Amino acid sequence: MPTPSSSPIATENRLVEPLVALIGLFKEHAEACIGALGLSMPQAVALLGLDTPLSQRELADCLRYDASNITGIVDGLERRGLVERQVDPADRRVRRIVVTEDGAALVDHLRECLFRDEPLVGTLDAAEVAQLRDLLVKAVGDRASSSWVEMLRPRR
Amino acid sequence: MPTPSSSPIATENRLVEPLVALIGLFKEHAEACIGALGLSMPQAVALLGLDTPLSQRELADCLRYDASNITGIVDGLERRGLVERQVDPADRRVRRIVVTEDGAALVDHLRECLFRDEPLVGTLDAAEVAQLRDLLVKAVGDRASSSWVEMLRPRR
DNA sequence: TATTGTTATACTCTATAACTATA
DNA sequence: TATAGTTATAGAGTATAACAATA
Repeated sequence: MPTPSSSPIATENRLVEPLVALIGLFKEHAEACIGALGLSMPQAVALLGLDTPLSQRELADCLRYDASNITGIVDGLERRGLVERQVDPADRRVRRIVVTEDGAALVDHLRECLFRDEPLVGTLDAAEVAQLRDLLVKAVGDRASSSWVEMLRPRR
Repeated sequence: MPTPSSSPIATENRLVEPLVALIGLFKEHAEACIGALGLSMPQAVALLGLDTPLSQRELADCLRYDASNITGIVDGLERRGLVERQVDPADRRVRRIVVTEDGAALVDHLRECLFRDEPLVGTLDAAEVAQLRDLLVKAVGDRASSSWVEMLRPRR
C-alpha cells in the first residue's frame, strides 16, 4: 500500500496538530467570554493588564502596543466607566489608568470565564489535567513571555 | 503571610496560563517560518489549504474566509508563480487554483519548518512529548475544527 | 434565477509621524 | 532637549454589497 501522496509528512506522532486544535478551542472560548461582556479584544487585553494602575506608556510597554493605540482603547473603557484617567500630580504629563469598581467587577467576571479549564479539557479526568499542566509547564520552561495576554492579539 | 491581592484567582493548578504561554511560542515560531518565506499569513494559510486543487469558492469555505478576499490572496500567490488559476472547462465560472511546482516546493519547506516539534517542547524528552501529545489529542477529542490552519488567523 | 469570481467600500487593529503640553 | 499623550494617517486583514459572466 503506497504512502498517501497528499500526506507527505507523517503526522501521527506530531505535537503541532493537536496543539493547534486546542488553540482553536481556546480562541473560540476566549472570544465568547470577551464578546459576551461587550469588550473588544484590545479592550479586554488592556483591562487584564491593568491589575495595578499604570500610566498609558507603561500599559503600552506591558502590552507591546504602540502608545498611540492606547488613547482609543482607554477612551472606550472610560466611556463605559470601567477605568478612569487620573493625572499624576507629580508629573502632569502622565495619566494613571485606574480600574473603577465597575471595571474591577467586570474583570473578575472575565477572568472567571476565561480561566476555566473545563472548555479545554474535554474528557480528561483530574489526574490527566494535572499531568497535562505539568507537561505544558515543563515544555514552556523559562520561555514564557512577560504578559500572557499577548496571545490574544495578533503579533506584528 | 497574606494572599497577594493582585492575584485574586489561584493560578497554581490552572491549565490556561501555560497553554497560553505555549501558544505564544507557537505563534512566534509560525510567524518566523512564514515570514522567512516572504508569505503573508493569509497567503500561507491559503497555500496550506491547497493540498488538493480547489475552486476559489471551495478554498474560501475551507478556510472560512469570505470569498471576496480570495481574489487578492490568490493574486499575490499567482504573481509569485506559486499557484495558477485554471478555468474549469466544465463550468467556465469557476477557477481551479492549482499549486505550481515552485509552489509545492515552497509549501514543503513551510511544512517542514512549521511542523517541527523542537521549538515547542523545550526540555521535554521523547516519552514526555509522546505523553503530551496523547493528552492533547484526548483533550481535543472530536472537537477539532475542520481546518487546522484556522488557528493562524484571527477569528471574527 | 442562482452562482463564481471581482470590485468597491467600510471597519477594525496596528504602526509611524507630527503635534501639544509638560518636564 | 526629551517624554507623555494625542491626532492624523496609512496599511493589513476582514466583511458586506453590487456587479459581470456564466449556468
